[in-house]
Amino acid sequence: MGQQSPGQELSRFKQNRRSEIAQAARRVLERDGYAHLSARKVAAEAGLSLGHITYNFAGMDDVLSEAYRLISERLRNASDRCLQQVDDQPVRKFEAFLRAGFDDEFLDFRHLRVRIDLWSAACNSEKLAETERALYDHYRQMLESLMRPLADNDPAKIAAIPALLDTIMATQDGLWLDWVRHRNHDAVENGLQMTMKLVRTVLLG
Amino acid sequence: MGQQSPGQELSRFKQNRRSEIAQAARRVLERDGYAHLSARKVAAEAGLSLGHITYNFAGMDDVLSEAYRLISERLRNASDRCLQQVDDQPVRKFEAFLRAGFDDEFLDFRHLRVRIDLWSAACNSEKLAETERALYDHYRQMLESLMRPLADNDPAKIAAIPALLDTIMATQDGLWLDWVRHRNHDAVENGLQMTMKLVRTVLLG
DNA sequence: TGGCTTTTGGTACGAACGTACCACAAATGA
DNA sequence: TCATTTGTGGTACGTTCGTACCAAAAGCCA
Repeated sequence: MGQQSPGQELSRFKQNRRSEIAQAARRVLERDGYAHLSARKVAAEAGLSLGHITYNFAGMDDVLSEAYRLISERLRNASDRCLQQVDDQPVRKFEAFLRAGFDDEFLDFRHLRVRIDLWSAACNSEKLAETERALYDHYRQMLESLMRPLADNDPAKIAAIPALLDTIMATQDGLWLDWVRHRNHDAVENGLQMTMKLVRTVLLG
Repeated sequence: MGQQSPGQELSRFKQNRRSEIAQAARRVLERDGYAHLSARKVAAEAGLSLGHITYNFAGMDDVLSEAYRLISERLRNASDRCLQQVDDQPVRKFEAFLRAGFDDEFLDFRHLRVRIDLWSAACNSEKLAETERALYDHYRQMLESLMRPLADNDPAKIAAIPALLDTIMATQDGLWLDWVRHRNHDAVENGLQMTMKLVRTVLLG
């Protein structure tokens, strides 16, 4: 199908196909879960033949890695959008961001299963683990940027931020997991309120 | 290989084989992870032929379910043992139990991977989800039994216990996950200290 | 012992898997 | 136009999977 000028055009063509396939893999992950993903299913979802996967990817590990990288990117973009909302009170902005991760868009079984599957898959692939850590780091940095104004330049409070972040990040993951487990909005609400109470105690107390 | 008196003896024989196979499946889950478990591997681990699995179990789902049930039982027994330690101060007893879940025995990649795999597998099997919820409920009830003396019969504090449990359970799961992610003992320690701070604020403040 | 039921070891089957491979189509540069 | 590269569709191979199936062994009771 034709030569391309070296590098640029070639990679654009290939990149398009790679992206189509990775997007299809993402949809399969969301619809059927990691356990039921297969090369044939991804190809069918993309409307392409099986050959495209071998042609554009080193293997299914490569496809999975790209798909999860793409999912992470989408989640990060969604977080970025939440960050742009304005509020005069920093603590309200912080809480709004915290709660954004638990609105109806994110509190969806199919989306959360993708995350949980990623936790599990990361145990068997250092590459996926790296992707998952990058997602964690990004979200944590956003939380930190919203938390820092709350410390009010008090060195003692600033010093407490890392420990607070360790805890809140853990609680967030746990609340997502718990929602899949119990589908109980009250538990999520309780967790968020307790998280805010902890933040206020440590940083505003 | 012989008749048994109906019911009792039969089930004891069968139960032994079932148990052997389930234990072998547990070892495979701990050594290789859910993704690399197969009927042949379990049979080899048990030192039995493939026929025993079909003879004693309805299918691999059945084996998995029994294996995870067994794992849950072991975890619960370990928790029960921690509960039996004595301390004059209820808050210290509570903290000791909280920390017991993060001592060197539990903070092990292979054991934690089993938990994470279970979270993932539970998304695809209501039976496994039920097993996982039962494990959650048991641990939660133990936490509650240790938390109740801290409320000191204050109705307001007692009313806050469920929300506190929702939060702490989530944080615990999140800290286990985070240890697999970062292998950072400091983060775990920070999470535990913040958890205790929250408990003290709500119940002892 | 003879006649059963239960247990065991092993094989075989059909399905699904990843992916290697190939013939052909399409596009491009000379 | 033609040679070459790149993209495409599809097939086929080798593996592994769960599990059905079966013959032989082993235990038990009459």
